[in-house]
Amino acid sequence: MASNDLLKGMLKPIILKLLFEKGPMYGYEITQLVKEISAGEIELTFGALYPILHKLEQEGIVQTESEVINNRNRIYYSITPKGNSLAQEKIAELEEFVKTLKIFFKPNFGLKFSYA
Amino acid sequence: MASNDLLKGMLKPIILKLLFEKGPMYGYEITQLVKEISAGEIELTFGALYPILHKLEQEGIVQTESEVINNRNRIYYSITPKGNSLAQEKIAELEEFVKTLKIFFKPNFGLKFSYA
DNA sequence: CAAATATATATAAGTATCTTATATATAAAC
DNA sequence: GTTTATATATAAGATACTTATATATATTTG
Repeated sequence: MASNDLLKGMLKPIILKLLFEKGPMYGYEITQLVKEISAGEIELTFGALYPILHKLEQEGIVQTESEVINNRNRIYYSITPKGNSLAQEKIAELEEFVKTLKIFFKPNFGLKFSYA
Repeated sequence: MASNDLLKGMLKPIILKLLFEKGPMYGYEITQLVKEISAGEIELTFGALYPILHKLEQEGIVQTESEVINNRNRIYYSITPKGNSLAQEKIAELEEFVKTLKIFFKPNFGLKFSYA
């Protein structure tokens, strides 16, 4: 599994990306999908997930809709119209950042001249 | 510039990667090279850099060699034989993590079936 | 049928990492 | 002569996670 430290700051944009692409999801579903997509590399714990979702809701970036399924409560989260542009921004930032990280693994760091 | 939150946990493996590829470097040099490689996207501040270097030294992963150049002190850091395998491990972890992150930007998250 | 596992949300205490601010000092550029 | 670049250092503060704990139902396994 990925070193936990590497996850810091990634979880929020990852969650926003999932909600953005797939529409309404509930918390447990999000953890499972992250695990599946990352082939077990990323484990999104509940202790991390719910505080993030609650904060996003407080900020008006996501909204909730409760539903009782099989006697269990589910809380679906979806991106609000207001939160849409901010979500896209965060997602773009993450994508850009991943591109930047990749440069560090290119020969000579993608630089034209050697500084060795 | 990249959102600061995204950097958390990345700085240590990035520093190790630079030392591993380029050999001995001094702190200021590291900050400049990170800025150049990332085209200004990643700014490694001194407040982050030096505590990381000092901790790596304490752990025996890097070693130092002082040199006075132009009346200014330079402290060169390099990976110790003992720290070599651990450095490679951390670097491989980061590279693997970047690959995992990329999956989140593939169509349907690289999954064969749609769960929408 | 009992126990374990899966489903589902929630919060609080603790850790670690980084940001920001501050300090010191020399050299070069304008 | 003032600003910018070079060079290292540390302390206070913010924050994002991890770990632990709590609650409750449904399903599977033995």
